[in-house]
Amino acid sequence: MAVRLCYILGADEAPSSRSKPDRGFQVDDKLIVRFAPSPTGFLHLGSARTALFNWLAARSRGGRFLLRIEDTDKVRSEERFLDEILEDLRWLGLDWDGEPIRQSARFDLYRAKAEELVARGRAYREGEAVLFRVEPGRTLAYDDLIHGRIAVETENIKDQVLIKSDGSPAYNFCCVVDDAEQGVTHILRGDDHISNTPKQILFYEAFGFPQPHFGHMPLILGPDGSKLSKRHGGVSVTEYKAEGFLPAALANYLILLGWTPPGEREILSLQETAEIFRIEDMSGVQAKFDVQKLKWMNGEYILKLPAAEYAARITAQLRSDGLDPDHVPAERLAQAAELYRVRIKTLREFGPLADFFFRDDFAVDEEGQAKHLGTAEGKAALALFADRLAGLDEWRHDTIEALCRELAQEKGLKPAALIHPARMAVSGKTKGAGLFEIMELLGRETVLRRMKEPLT
RNA sequence: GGCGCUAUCGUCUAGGGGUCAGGACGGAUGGUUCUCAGCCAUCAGACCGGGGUUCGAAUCCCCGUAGCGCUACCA
Repeated sequence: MAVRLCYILGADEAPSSRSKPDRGFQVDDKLIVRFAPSPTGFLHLGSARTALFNWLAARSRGGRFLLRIEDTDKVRSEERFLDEILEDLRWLGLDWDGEPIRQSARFDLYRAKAEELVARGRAYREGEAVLFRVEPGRTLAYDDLIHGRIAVETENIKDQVLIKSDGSPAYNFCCVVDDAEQGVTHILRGDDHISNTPKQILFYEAFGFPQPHFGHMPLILGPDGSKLSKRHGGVSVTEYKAEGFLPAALANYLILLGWTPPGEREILSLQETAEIFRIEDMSGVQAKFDVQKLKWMNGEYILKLPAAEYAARITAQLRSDGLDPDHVPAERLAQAAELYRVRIKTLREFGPLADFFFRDDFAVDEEGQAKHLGTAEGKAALALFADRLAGLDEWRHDTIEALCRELAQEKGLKPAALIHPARMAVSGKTKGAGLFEIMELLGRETVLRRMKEPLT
């Protein structure tokens, strides 16, 4: 296994063990990291993770987190993608320092820098393009923050395009020019950039720019071990947002893919994580994306939400799913949502489970319908229960429950014999929240109406 | 093909010469209960393979194998 290098902490700090991770007091305002998205698509989960780790690196050390828009590809870059990416970053809870710079506005600079290298004989023209000359016979080595020492022979590196024939700069080149100008000290990015690093080091050398530290984090894989892609399900932050995942849960899960907190706790806020995060504790191993665990974690975050925020999020989700919750009194909707809090893993799951709270044409479980209301016993029990309910004085879950149990005892039935047909009639479901709470919320009128319907 | 990264339960991982190889998700079983979920209890489940080094290897070294990445005038 590669040796982990700890010198990035600064010369005066010895590599400490993770048993004493209290570095909250340390401030290293020299540390500058960046996230450099390309607005050619939505924010991918892998990119989101990269952004998260860069943010953590900065916020854990009092450094700066910059944004750079890599929109050199004019054909594929779109403004709507950029807006979406920035919105998703904010949604995840990330903030950045200063205004993002845009590479599309800096082509003159890149061309000038390339000319500089041509003038010094380090690069040459080939048509309209400018290429950097790579001399063979050297070993280019650097100490990766995550993988340890990585070395490549220059024999294996071709001359590098600096400026393309159409006048636009090549990725590796403007990346170096910008990182140097922005003063980036630590470059944390995906493993797919490992082989770009030696090429970029060549440019740092050619310009005499101080070389930043590099750290390459493994890519996120799909459940089958191949690169995470569409066929595995959602790959963009937007999709998980729409599914009803909470930003804090998604961020927490993504961070756990490649970094483990000391101790037993896995549920950590971004702020808590920033206090104990260290770059060199990141794993160098590719991780598979496991929706199961994400869902579990999302459930945990749903449980912790303050009541008002939970209700607001559920309502917003219903609205965006076209379930039209606004004709139901907010208070009642909030109470219904509470009944399902412990039963849902994503916000989106609430709608289908609880549709009977806000519409009469709710989905009906056919199998359950046949089982509980398709028999003479079921109907008889339902009629009995409905009849008795009509005369109940106070319509509360505890009075309804008392009535139900008394009635069952009186008739020599199990309470379940009354409960199941009733649940079916009232909600169309065989599972869900407790029947008595459901009835209280629905109100006597609705409950009785729905209970009588199967009897006609 | 060349170059590079990686390898502990199904999944995320802890550990890093002597551990009953620990935790979490998921799974299974039992309990609670009107169902489901939850909660409680319990269980199953791993050091990629082969050689070394060593009294002793999951741990160090070498060789394989596998997965992934790069090998663009994409980023």
